[in-house]
This record gives sequence, C-alpha cells and structure tokens, in this order.
Amino acid sequence: MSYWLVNSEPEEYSFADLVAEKVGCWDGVRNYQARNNLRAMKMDDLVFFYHSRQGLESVGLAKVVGEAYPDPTAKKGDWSAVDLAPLRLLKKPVSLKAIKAESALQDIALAKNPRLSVMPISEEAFAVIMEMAEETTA
DNA sequence: GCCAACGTTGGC
DNA sequence: GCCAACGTTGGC
Repeated sequence: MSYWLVNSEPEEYSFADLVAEKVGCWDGVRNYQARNNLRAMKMDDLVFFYHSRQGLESVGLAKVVGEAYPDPTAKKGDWSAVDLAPLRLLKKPVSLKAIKAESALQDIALAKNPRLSVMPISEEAFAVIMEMAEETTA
C-alpha cells in the first residue's frame, strides 16, 4: 500500500467535484515526474486531495480505483491517467502552512515543490497528516 | 497581481 | 551532452 497526494486548483476540479462524480478520472497531467507517480499507483492506495492556488489545504481523502491507463485527454505524447474515488472529507483541512510548520513533514514533496501535481507520501507522513486532519482539539 | 521556483526547450 | 533562456505554475 502506498500513499499519495494530488493537487488541483479547486475552481478547475475540486474534491466536491470528485464526490459528485463518485469516480473521477485524474487526467491532464503533463509532467513526467507526476506521470511516473501516477503509474506507480496501485489499486486501493490512499490519496490526499489538496487544493492549490485557492484554499491551499488538503481537504479530502480518496483512493485509487483504477490504475494508470493512457490519458484520454492527451492528443499526443505518452501520458497517463488514473481513476480516483472519494472516501471522505477530512474533519479538519490540513493547510500548507500547517504542513510546513510540522517538523515531521519538512521532507514531503509538497513543502519542497508544490508545483508537482502528483507526489508520493511516506507512510509516516501520511499518518502525521491524518492525525492533523482528525484531531478535534486545536 | 507580482515574484520566485521548476521544468522544458533550443543552441552550442 | 551541457548550459542558458523562456514559459508556466504556485505561493504570497
């Protein structure tokens, strides 16, 4: 089992959109690193859904329900897409600021390179973020 | 809206 | 194959 974080501008494709669709096709990735990460996703891997540009926070949890296949939106080139299904909203969104402020998360890709739209998250980091998202007391 | 960082492309 | 320039993206 692996863990991932994907980010999207909410005005383009938000977690709410994914919830509405039940199963969303994660396509349009045009970055080799991100693509390689997509291809490494396995069925049932867990994925944080992060809103970039607006919100700047991880708002929901999704899982992989379809492994990498050729991106239907790619006219040319060798690109991939995966299918994601929403699991649930996080009780408390985890902001980029909070992630950067958390010493245990200094090394995650989001803090270093927010431009990468699909990135792996270590099991430890996943657990830390989960804890931040679920704690009810500030 | 502006500035900075990263990735990609083109020239040498 | 390496280096520089340009364009795009994301955070503030």
